[in-house]
Amino acid sequence: MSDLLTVAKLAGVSRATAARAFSDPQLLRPDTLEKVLAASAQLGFRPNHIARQLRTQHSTTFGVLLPSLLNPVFSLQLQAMERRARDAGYGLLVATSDYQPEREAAIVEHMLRQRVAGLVLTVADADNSAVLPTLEEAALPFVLAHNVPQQASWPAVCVDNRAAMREATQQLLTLGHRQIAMVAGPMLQSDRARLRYQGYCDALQQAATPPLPVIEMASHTAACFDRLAPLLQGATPLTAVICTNDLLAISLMGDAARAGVAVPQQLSIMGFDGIDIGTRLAPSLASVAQPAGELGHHAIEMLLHPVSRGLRVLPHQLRNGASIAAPAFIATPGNPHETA
Amino acid sequence: MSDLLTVAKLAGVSRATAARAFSDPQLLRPDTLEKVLAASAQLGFRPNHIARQLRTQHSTTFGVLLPSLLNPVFSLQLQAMERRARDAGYGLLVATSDYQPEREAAIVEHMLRQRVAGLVLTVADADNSAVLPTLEEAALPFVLAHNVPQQASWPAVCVDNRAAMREATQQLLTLGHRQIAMVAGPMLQSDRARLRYQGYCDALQQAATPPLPVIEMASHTAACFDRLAPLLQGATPLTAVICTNDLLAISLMGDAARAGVAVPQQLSIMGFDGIDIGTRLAPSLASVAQPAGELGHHAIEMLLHPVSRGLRVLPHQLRNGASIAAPAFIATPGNPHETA
DNA sequence: TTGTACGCGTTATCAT
DNA sequence: ATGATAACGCGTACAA
Repeated sequence: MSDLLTVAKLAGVSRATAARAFSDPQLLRPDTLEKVLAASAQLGFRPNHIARQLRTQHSTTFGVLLPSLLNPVFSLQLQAMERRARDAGYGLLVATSDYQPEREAAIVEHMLRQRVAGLVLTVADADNSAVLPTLEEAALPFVLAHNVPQQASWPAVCVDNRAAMREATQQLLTLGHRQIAMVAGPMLQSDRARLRYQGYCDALQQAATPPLPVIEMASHTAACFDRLAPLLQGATPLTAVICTNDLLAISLMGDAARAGVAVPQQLSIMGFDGIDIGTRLAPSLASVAQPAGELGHHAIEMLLHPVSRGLRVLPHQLRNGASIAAPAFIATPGNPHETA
Repeated sequence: MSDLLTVAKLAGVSRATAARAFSDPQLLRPDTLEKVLAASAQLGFRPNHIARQLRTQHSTTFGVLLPSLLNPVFSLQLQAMERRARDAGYGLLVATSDYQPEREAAIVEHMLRQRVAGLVLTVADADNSAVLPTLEEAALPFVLAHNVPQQASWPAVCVDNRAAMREATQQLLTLGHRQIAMVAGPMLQSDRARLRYQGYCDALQQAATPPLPVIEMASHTAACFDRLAPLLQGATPLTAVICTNDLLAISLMGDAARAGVAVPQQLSIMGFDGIDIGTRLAPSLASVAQPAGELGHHAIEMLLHPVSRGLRVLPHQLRNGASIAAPAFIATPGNPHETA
């Protein structure tokens, strides 16, 4: 690919003049500008952003480190980030870590060597992550997404996971449920998982109901109903579960139907994230909606405007759905919802 | 951030030696290598990939241009591409076009200026795309994903959309359906939409059944049941629909249930893509599964190994599901599947 | 094995 | 308004 010097020669000007045609066109006389543009068009010249970045010491690429793209929450967020970044003239270098710290470290190292202008990242555990101090040492501007740093005060954009899960659990309690379990994917050591379980416990303790241990699934994207089935039997059967993401909840709804367990009559199922598809199902999925697009938008915004960095907590929203109802077989005074 | 010269000084070697410690370590004596590494660690030095790229004229970043990330087919493909690329030491610059040619052009221009080493892209219509000749002129290696160029012979990896849709339609015909409609998102002018409709027509004509016009929805991610409801009435009601992607199908399943239309008894619904979540639903979604991960893997592979470029057609797979069954109210000789 | 010196394509400074 | 030139950080022929 041709360079500025070649363009300059063809246009009969100096390289500096040719350069100005792209970096500061209004500095040139209209006719010389046109000469340069004609020459560059003829040669198929395109400014080399790599050379520009080396010279100006300023990149127009942001890095993005996400755990996965299989959860629509992340892909929606990514799409929003890409739009916002592109509108500001930035591109996005994207990588996924699958929550593995080694991968997180390798990716961050790659981003640093690429000299990205900033990094939006979601790590397993913000308070025990090796990469955040690394980023700070390297003076690379970054914004945590979803993570909620408790100890350190890293810039972050998130929802109040604890309150969100508390409210969701309260909603189930209000419906009359007392045997409510929380279903989670792997990575219980993640900061969000901890906060959500705390929120779950908050609500139950407030209702003087003992919390149950987390039911941990092997996958983030699909639950295993066999883990749940035994708990639906016995003297105190589970009447409601709340999942830490919607994919788990949706797969449970399907499995329950296949197992002959009626949702919501026999088992109420609630999700977390509020992905779009949940609203399309029958029964529709009750969930805690996170503003994933907004979250992405804000993350990029915080990189673009350094002054705006800090902790930004976005509002979540309880989304009702037909996947939850009052428990059957249990007469709630004034609310007789028994089905059998 | 410090540079090689600083490292060299601290290590007591020349800048070239320091450089070799990173570009070609085995050229150095073990003790000098160690000296350099110690110095660079002390300074927090990281090789500048931008400078390296300018010098070597070789990038380790691939560009990726996708229509959207809201369809799991694309996000799964992207995740697979990222893994494969990273294993080879490459990063991914990701952008989405929403099928808009202007956005496609702007993104390609951006990628060219960034001097990416190659580009994986999905365009609206490969045979009428302005960007592909641009890429060829610029001599940027690229691979089309999903697109099926008919006229030109661009490198591409895809499934046989026409055959896939023909087989899916045939399956519905075999079940006894005669009133089968195809439901599509916007962008009917896309190459894949055309091919899939052709496949649909192929199957119907082979069965001496007149094809119906495409039912076009306003969104790629959710169908509008109101467009369908009228066609379920009358003398020749629709008994089956096949959607051009699973999200449309899933939303139709939910809407049908809410409208009191039994799936599959009154209406069989089939999808296309084979996204994972379809298998979790009740009823499970019958679909034509595309190997999205494999497709992404191959696309990167084709960029990494120029000799392997060309047209690569991946196998699709008919996935059965509980969302389709023999039509009710219609006696198929030897197959009396009536429910009423 | 290590050092010297040039150039990758651009922008910024200074001069004209 | 335009031109000459240095510098961004690095890889690599070539020399030692």
